[in-house]
Amino acid sequence: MRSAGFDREQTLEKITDAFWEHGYEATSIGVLEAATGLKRQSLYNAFGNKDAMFGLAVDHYERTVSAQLMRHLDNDDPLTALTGLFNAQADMLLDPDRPSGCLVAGGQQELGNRRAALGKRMDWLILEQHQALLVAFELWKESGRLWDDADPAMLASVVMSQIRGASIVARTSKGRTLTRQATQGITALFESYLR
Amino acid sequence: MRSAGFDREQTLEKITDAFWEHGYEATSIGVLEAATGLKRQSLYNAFGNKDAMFGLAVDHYERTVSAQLMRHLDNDDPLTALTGLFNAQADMLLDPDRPSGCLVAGGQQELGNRRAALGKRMDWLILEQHQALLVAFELWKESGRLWDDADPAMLASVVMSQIRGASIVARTSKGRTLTRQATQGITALFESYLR
DNA sequence: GGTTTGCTTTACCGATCAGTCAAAAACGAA
DNA sequence: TTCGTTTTTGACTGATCGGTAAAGCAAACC
Repeated sequence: MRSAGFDREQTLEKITDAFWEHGYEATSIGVLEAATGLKRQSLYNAFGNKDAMFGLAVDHYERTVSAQLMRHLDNDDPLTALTGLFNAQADMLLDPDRPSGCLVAGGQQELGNRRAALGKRMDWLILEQHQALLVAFELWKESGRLWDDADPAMLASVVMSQIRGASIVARTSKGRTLTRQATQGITALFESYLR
Repeated sequence: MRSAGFDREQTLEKITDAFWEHGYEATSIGVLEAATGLKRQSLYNAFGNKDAMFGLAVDHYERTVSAQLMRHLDNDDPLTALTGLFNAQADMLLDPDRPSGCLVAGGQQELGNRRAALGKRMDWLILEQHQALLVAFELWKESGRLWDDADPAMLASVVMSQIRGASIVARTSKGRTLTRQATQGITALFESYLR
């Protein structure tokens, strides 16, 4: 036996960042070689083919990024929770040490219509996020923190849509300004709705 | 002289639909040949190279799709205008006769970070939309239809973000349901904000 | 220390990409 | 009909794609 000359988790993070930054198609194996410092065969040995690498990147993203954001929903107060969620996402999107935008939003846009296997995986992740939002709004409604006629499904969908939109806007040239403004805006709207 | 054997505008629409459906990279010249029924040399003769074709597609999209949506902002009443805008976008996104999602949102995500020329063109289109929203909110504020402390820039940004988000959500597996719900949701939020 | 195991390196494969060239075919004008 | 021009057609180029095969080599075990 001979042990691998690299740290798997660390390499996976570099792969994730590469896909995150450039998307699926534009991230060739050559790009991954440059990003990780490994040769192609080492990548194939360790992670399988390109589809598998992307799948592992999505998993890694979900564990390290998405889960962190969704944790804000645990708060009892809906406005605190949502404000925390939106601000945390904006912080993440505008962090200069990370790729811009969102791996899943980009992947969904790029692969949703034509790569069945990869598309399904991201669909599943997105529906999971939506489900978490739905449950949160239902709990808030049960505990009397929402109006009686509030529709949790509707509110969960608008939050979901806003989160996706911010991911796209953040990649625009004026992304930094616009993303912050959008975060303030959606917060203000929910403030008036929940008051 | 010999006249071309195809209708330029009609061909441009097919090119636009192809880029709209599959994105930039995944739309090879071969795909465009199949979509238009023309051979590659005819395409190059008529429209230049692939980048130029994409640029023309974005222009065509802006003329036929984006402009139609933005027309809703002309209404004096902000809630009527925004409800009309969001519903019209949902109708468009869910029209089975059109490609799903949004050409510009997809292009921005795919090309924003790495194709300077094409990215700039879409940046410009997006900023133009943002500017139209900003002007609309400023006019509504001047005519006393918004609160005195309302921030037009903030409101324009959140609408922009919502529109982009809906474009992404519409490409998801549950897109039809979620997009409608998101439209209802953002409408409800603005209702309570403007009331 | 020799052997074996498996990671690493290098070279290569067929397919596909955007873009080009030159011959062939079709049209308009004479 | 004939000529000239432009479109159309099909073959081709060099580059790059994802993926693979077979060496080369370093480490662990006996």
